[in-house]
Amino acid sequence: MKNLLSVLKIAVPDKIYLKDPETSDLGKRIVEHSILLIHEIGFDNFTFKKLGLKIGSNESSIYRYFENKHKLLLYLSSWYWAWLEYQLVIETFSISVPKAKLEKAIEVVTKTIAIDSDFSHINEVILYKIIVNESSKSFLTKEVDTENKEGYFEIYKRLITRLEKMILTLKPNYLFPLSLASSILEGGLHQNFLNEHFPSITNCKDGKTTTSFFIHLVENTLK
Amino acid sequence: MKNLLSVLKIAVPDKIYLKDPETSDLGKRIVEHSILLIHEIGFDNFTFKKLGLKIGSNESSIYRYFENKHKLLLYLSSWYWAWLEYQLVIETFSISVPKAKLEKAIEVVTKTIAIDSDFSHINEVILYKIIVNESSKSFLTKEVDTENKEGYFEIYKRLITRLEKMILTLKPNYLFPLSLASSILEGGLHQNFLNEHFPSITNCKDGKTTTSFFIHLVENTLK
DNA sequence: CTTAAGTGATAGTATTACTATTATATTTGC
DNA sequence: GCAAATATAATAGTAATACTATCACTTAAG
Repeated sequence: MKNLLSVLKIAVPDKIYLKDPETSDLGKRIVEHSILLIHEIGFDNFTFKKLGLKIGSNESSIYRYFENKHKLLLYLSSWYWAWLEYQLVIETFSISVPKAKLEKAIEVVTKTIAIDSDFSHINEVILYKIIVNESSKSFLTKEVDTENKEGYFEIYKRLITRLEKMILTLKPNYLFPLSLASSILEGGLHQNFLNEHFPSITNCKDGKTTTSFFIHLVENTLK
Repeated sequence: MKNLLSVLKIAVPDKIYLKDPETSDLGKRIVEHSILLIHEIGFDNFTFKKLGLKIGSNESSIYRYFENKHKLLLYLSSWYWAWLEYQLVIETFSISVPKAKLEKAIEVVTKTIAIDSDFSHINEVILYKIIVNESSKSFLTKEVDTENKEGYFEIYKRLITRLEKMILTLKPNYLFPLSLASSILEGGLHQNFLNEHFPSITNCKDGKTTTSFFIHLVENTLK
């Protein structure tokens, strides 16, 4: 998997950025350190000025890559979803039994990312934490509908339809495959958020994983 | 229900505000119109200055009620959860059959609020839309842990433990009652968000309600 | 060797998110 | 009915944010 990724590039909708950060050293440093800085101080307190300071570069240079910090968050989110889609496809590709396939898929999309695959400048463990704590802000805006039309959420939606297909393969007459898929994806993030900040209202802790919660949930729902 | 609420007051943790907005005409106008203005321009674009302009009052006067707009959002969220808890208790109180009780509870917490109960200056239909579109921002912050310790999320957590109890009554040996409860509550909001902004990844539309999705999900999970 | 592209430095603007002060209006207690 | 306390309004001011614009410098490509 590592080897395969070294010849592939995670593709993010190109309207999200002004200049592709993958095409230069500065661009990569912007992405790499924005992840670290957002994790450190939170997205709300994050500014391009602070990032510039951190990477020893100028605020104005960062603006040449991303219009604003919201676009940067969209970039990071899209990158994560594309990366996750890749994991999903690879890990479920060879499984033909529908139930086992869906089970593996649930595992891939709900597990806590704890190991950095280390194939790029992007630290996936830290990025995952940003996704858990900040990614909702990428669509909880007044501009969500126009941005959706611009295609900024395509990868996320494609990931959900991939799950939908697996659900329908297992139970073709199920009425809510999309809702179940979106619940698994967002619900997985949310349970991991609760585990970190509100442990009193989740059972996904102490050996009982978010994955096992959702596998049990989905299997009974589709029985 | 209307009559009962006219003698009751929705209780919000008093650390959230500097001065209880319920105790004055200006306070009520702040709350009433903040809901309308946040709905109109979105929480991110909302400022106390704009609100002051809208209610013909001064920015500095609003600061005497709430430290900042984040605290105001916490207030609105808490108010909504308290209101919903009240609905939940009233509507399920007289039901003794565990399954029917839980079903009613799911209905109460997942349905789209479309009728303003009209017992106060607060428009619940618009407030519900704010909860769907903005409430996550009340806990997706770097300060969530300290604010949690301050008790700002007590009502929300209590609501979830109420659902948990109903789940456990129906199936005492179920391993994930809290996670299921929190998934119903947040998931319900999320499906209604998708219905509004990303209809291509939800089935909760065209007569198929969010409520029916969750009732089916929960009943099969607890079977 | 010239040009274009990328980056850095500096300056400037409008807005935000407040704080402080003072003035005025209203309510309440005696 | 008046003084005192309280609530609100008006104004000013500050530091930070979220940019935009301009110009200088470096480097890489033709």
